[in-house]
Amino acid sequence: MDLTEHIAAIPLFEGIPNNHVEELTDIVVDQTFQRGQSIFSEGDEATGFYVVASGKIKIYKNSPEGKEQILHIFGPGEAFGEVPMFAGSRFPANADTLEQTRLFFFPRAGFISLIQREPMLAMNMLAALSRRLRMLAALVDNLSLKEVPGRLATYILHITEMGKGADALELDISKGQLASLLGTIPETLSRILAKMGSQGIISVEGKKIAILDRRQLKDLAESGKLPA
Amino acid sequence: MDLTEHIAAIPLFEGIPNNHVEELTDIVVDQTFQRGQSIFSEGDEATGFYVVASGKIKIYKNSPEGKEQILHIFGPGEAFGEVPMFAGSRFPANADTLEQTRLFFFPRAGFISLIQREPMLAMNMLAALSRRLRMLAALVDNLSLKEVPGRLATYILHITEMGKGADALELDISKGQLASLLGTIPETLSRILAKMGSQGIISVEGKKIAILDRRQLKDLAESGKLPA
DNA sequence: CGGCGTCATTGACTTAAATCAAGACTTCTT
DNA sequence: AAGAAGTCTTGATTTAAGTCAATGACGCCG
Repeated sequence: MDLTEHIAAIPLFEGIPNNHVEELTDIVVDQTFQRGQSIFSEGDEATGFYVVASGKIKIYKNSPEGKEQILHIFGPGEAFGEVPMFAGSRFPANADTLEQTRLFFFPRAGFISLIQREPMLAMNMLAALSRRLRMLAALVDNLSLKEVPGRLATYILHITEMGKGADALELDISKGQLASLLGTIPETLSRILAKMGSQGIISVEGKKIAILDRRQLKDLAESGKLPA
Repeated sequence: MDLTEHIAAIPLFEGIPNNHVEELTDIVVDQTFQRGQSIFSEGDEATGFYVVASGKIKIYKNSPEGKEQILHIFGPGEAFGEVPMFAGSRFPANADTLEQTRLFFFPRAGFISLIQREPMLAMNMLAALSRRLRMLAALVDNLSLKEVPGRLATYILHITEMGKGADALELDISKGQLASLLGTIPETLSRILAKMGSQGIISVEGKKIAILDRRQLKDLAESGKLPA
């Protein structure tokens, strides 16, 4: 696939006329990163934003003591780092690759100029930011109002509901990263996976999780509590 | 002040030419609510979005057990409820008034039509959503990576830094609401205010809080921990 | 194929904060 | 001004989850 095609296929640019897609192609910078590299850090001055071409990146915050909270994990076709294009000028969080990752970088000036001439692009960007707000609101809800078992149940249901309601899933991130996404630590996650296993709600084998009792899982996700 | 003037003065509509402001005036619905009323609930179908003309509203989530987490409090000039205009169609959280409140409601169709013809409006909306994302990211950071004293310190500093670095502030919400904003409960907040008082960091008298030791407060906000 | 490094699990312990319960203080209302 | 309703504080107790520490499993590279 050539570059223009690849860019035209990005959801954020859906419905954009060809001449404008070509403008994007003219300004894009194509970059590849190894696993575990930093793309940007909280507080860095932003000069543009990114779209994942392939691979996976995490957006996260760190506490001084070293605990990490992942805000979001982005995969192919998803944009990140747009916030400082529209408000403030610095990134509000860190971004690291989780595996070898190819990124499209769009410099600010060219992009802002285009978004003002192309209403469809503005609408797509508004939709993207709105979805992001929904996700963050859900994360706050999980962190503040649910206990870890409830967060895990919510996560499992969310993943499997995307995948056509299947009863099995394979984690595409490490359990340590999952812990960080759920706002906890690996030890706690490990214990809870074990407990939910012994209660017959799920079965866990390495990165494979199978749902044995969807009803209980739903109860957990809603109530936020693991019954004794 | 007449309605058109009032609407033209809303930050979201800054820089919009007069004829377009008049379009907004034509579609706006002016509503007044008593204290404690619900504006919308999570899951409701959205038919438009709101701007606070006067008063104050809270956006919040509820757990089944009745605990509440406030995501945001909006005052005069601020917009809310825009997310379902651009992604999904239902509100992701609840909105209630905190006092008698006058709202401008903008129906979806008319607004979407205008935003596509007025790039300045699109840019302003992108900026508003981006700021919102920043706030929510900060909230996640607080909830997940800081203990309650650290969140409180962050809040106090944030409030006073807006107000020209003054060393005293008067809470404009109840302590119960503040607890909900900080992701805790009134009992815990009360204890922590008392402790910070006895440690000489702040002094508390009803709704008035004075900062006695800004350095310690900053340490707390950064470390997230209250030293024994 | 054997050893090294990352990642995951399990156990004993500590701790921040929630819960339950009672009382005190404010503030509106009539 | 008295009463009622809502709000705040304080105390005793419980609990979820974090910390510290050690061991176990796995995948990778030479």
